[in-house]
Amino acid sequence: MSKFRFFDLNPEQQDAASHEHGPLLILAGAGTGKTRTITARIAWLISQGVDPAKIMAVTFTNKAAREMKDRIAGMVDPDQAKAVTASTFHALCVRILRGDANRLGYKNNFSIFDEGDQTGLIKKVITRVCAKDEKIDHNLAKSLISKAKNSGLNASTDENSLAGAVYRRYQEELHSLNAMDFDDLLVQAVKLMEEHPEVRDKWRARIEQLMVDEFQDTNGLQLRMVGLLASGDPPNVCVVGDDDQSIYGWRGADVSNILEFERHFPNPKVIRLEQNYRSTNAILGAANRLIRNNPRRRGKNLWSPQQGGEPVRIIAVPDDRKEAEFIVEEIAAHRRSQNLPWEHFAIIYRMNAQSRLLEENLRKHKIPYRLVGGKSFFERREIKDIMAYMTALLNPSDDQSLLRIINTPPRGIGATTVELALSHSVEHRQSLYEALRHDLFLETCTRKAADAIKRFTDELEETRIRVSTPGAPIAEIISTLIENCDYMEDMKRTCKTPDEAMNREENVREMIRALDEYQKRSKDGLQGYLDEVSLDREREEDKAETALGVTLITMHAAKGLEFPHVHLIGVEDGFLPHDRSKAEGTVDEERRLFYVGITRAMKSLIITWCRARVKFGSPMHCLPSPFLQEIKGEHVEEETYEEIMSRPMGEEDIMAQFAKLRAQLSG
DNA sequence: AGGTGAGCATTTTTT
DNA sequence: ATGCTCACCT
Repeated sequence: MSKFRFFDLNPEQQDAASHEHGPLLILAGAGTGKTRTITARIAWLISQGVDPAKIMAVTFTNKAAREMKDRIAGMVDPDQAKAVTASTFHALCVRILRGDANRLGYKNNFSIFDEGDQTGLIKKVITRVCAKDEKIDHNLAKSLISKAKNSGLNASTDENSLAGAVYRRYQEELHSLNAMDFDDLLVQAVKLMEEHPEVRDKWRARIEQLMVDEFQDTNGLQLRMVGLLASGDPPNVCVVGDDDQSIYGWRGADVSNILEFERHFPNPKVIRLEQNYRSTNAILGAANRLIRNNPRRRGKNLWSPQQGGEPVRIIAVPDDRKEAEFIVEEIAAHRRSQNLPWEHFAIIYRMNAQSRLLEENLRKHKIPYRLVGGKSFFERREIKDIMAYMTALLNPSDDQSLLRIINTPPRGIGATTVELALSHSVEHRQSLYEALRHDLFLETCTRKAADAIKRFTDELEETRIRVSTPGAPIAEIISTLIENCDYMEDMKRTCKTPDEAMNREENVREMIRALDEYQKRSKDGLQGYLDEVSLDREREEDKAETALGVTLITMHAAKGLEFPHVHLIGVEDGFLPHDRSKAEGTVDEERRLFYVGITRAMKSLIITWCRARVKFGSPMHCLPSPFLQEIKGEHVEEETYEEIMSRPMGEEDIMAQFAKLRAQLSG
């Protein structure tokens, strides 16, 4: 290891990067160069002769996986970098399951149900299982099911309860559709490896060094998976995380995985990364003072050699409208006086709903902004349609996909016919598709309906054969399928504006184009492409890195990001420790959430709270978050809106006033 | 089918 | 205030 370049790592980072065998726990505080360290470790392992193809890095997001691969590519030989696997938990599970799901009674061509598909199926199950007067809320059922799955295979299904009945029925339905939801991918992959050690061993043999990023966000199943995949004795597993940034408990993440790492992987080497390369000491001081109020933590103190910096400001403002106005003007003045790009500013809040007032004010001032998150990008009808066509081709048992496309576009197979087919399929214990191909069924239909069905299924059959021919031009074939049924025309017909039609059409074309490119770079065909699309819903805001401006983002979504100048808004009691989390007893997690927010800031941090705000339509009195008491100390200033407004104006403020006037005149 | 209105709850969302 | 769901209507 003498000759290895350590890429400017500090001593602790070097220690972590050059650990060779056995469990390693890297406690990496915010901004301490975590990614740099693990990628350097990968480079180091390769330099020590570890086969890059036997290094596996598991992340939570595709973005993180891509970033890691990119960073590695900058450190080692390109071929070696390409051989390293960086994958999300879910994508890895799909790879495992595509090989051997048949051992669990699924077919290897199972469909992946996204949240929308899942909700649809749960709703259907509820109408079947529940009496009219005691319907269980489908959102509740969904979260119950998810919790049950994530907490482990043996979780009781509540034999007698209604929720238990819904769960069991839902699972049966999924199975008969040959489909898995996101949680199932984990459940089934773990089950597969636990019940079939030879499958586990096959994967273990391919993994000599296993790394897990954001370990504080793992749930029980993911922990088990790590245990199954790690090879060596003691296992060569390196996990990286920060217990203080565990903010996904409500989604099933279990902090005890990282807190009690030693229990799962005895005698690990534990390394703390505490030197922070991101923030001023003013900001770190506030963060440290806050987080030390949490019980049950490994304990860590972020420090930085750079001195104080701008004080952290806590500002009380009269109400949420004034808050939004104030912040936007503050940003405008700040960026004007120091000639900064808008991208240096972020406004971070607890709830998406809080973005609205900010957006209004930013628009009024003609300030560019990008809103991260929200739900608007998710469900694009046309994309789901095309995916349903592809899914139905690959997995004919998937009634849901088939139902989606059977009369989209309208092809003369109406609701009545579908109902008939469905009951026929239930009676004969077939899939819907089998029923449609069944002469016995076709005879019960009208001549017209039977013809329509025949045309439809024949086309699917033919396409399936063409697609499964090795080397076939898949994108072209799918494109033809869609052309032939006039999908586009029908889709455009149902659009309200020509603009919308254009947009959707472009989405479909993009989808086909992406399929074509996928085929060029991969041998996994249509199935592989569908998996990728299902598990990697590229969010537009990530893709469009060119459209920049002030960032509006929730604290959750901000984890892992950094901004020179940060505003944390709406830091009020009942809002930041959210009332709901107080009731649920998860205030610690709220404190960590605030900690995440604070540690996003590099140079300046301004925290505001409102004395009143409009809640549920009516104005309510508010108190400051109790967390604000905790961060007070050196380099933290408290002010009020009134004090700031009554201060004599400096030149900058005058300029800002002009800017405001100008904006008002033109807006 | 697809649109309209009453009724209702109202955090966060990597896959 | 607002957005979403479900039931009912055209």
